[in-house]
Amino acid sequence: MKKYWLNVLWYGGSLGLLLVALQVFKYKWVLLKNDLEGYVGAVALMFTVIGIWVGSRLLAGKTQPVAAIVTRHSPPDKALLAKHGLTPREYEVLQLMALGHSNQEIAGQLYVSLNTVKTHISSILSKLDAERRTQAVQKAKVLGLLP
Amino acid sequence: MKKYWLNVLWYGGSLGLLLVALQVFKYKWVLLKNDLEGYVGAVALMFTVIGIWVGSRLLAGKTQPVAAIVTRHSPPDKALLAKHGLTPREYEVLQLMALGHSNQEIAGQLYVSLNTVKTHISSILSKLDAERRTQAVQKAKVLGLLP
DNA sequence: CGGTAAATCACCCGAAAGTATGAGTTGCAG
DNA sequence: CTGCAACTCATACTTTCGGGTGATTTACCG
Repeated sequence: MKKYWLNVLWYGGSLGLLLVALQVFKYKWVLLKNDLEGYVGAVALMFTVIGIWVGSRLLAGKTQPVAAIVTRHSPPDKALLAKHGLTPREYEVLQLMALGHSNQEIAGQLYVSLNTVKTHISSILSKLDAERRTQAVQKAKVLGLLP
Repeated sequence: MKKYWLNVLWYGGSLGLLLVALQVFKYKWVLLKNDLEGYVGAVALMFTVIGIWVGSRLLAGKTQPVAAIVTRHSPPDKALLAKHGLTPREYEVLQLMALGHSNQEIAGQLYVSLNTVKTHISSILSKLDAERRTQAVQKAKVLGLLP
């Protein structure tokens, strides 16, 4: 779980930097007007937004939004995936692909780069013996990998 | 959309209560020590946590609609097609598209040129309000146009 | 401690897909 | 006959996909 702590450090560091920025912000603007309430409100609002962002990122891997739902129709059990050598991540991409999302959109939803999505899709196409994403989706449905 | 506003009210109310708590917190403890930095830091930390919580809530709610229940049973009757303005020829192209064929393959199977297929697909995408063929196929299945 | 698989990202390049526009042909209803 | 909708095709252009290759970082297994 090294990566996890790395993330924590990263977020912590970012928050630290933001606190520094807040100090500057405070002395340059707020204290001059002696508006403590406004200042605190701004801080609260800002960090709520930051928190939402951080939260979405931290929970992104754990909640598996799409996976959880499609699961009801077709359980992505490891045995089924293993039959065709699909990794969990590749399966996630496959699901988003089946919903008609572009590579760019998939990258955004999974918080990875466009190139990473392309790599995943390449191996999906290879493993499902398909040449196009539409064909991969069709084959996956026939195989029972997708509802 | 009643539930949505109920959520907003709930979150808003909670935040309001927290702000009140902050006031008490401030006067009873922080300002006595004249520790503005600590106070702001506490606010930032607290609202980051709140943000994470709110973010997870919002995310949890958003993931639901993604559940696109695929409706099977799809008779390609003319009435159904007419609803979305699809012509018979466009429906043929849509079916082949759903099977994962490329534009070139579709052109070959329908004995028309590649450009004609592109034209048909363009209007299909337009009529189904999709931007990609995979999305068009997905929407068509949800609408019951495809099995 | 190595070896391995998974996941991530980058760069290049050609092919496929999609957009926009125009236009010719048919068949049919008014 | 005229207008319209469907079908066809083309040209030019932009964007997206997909293949190929290589690299790094983790996590896990023996």
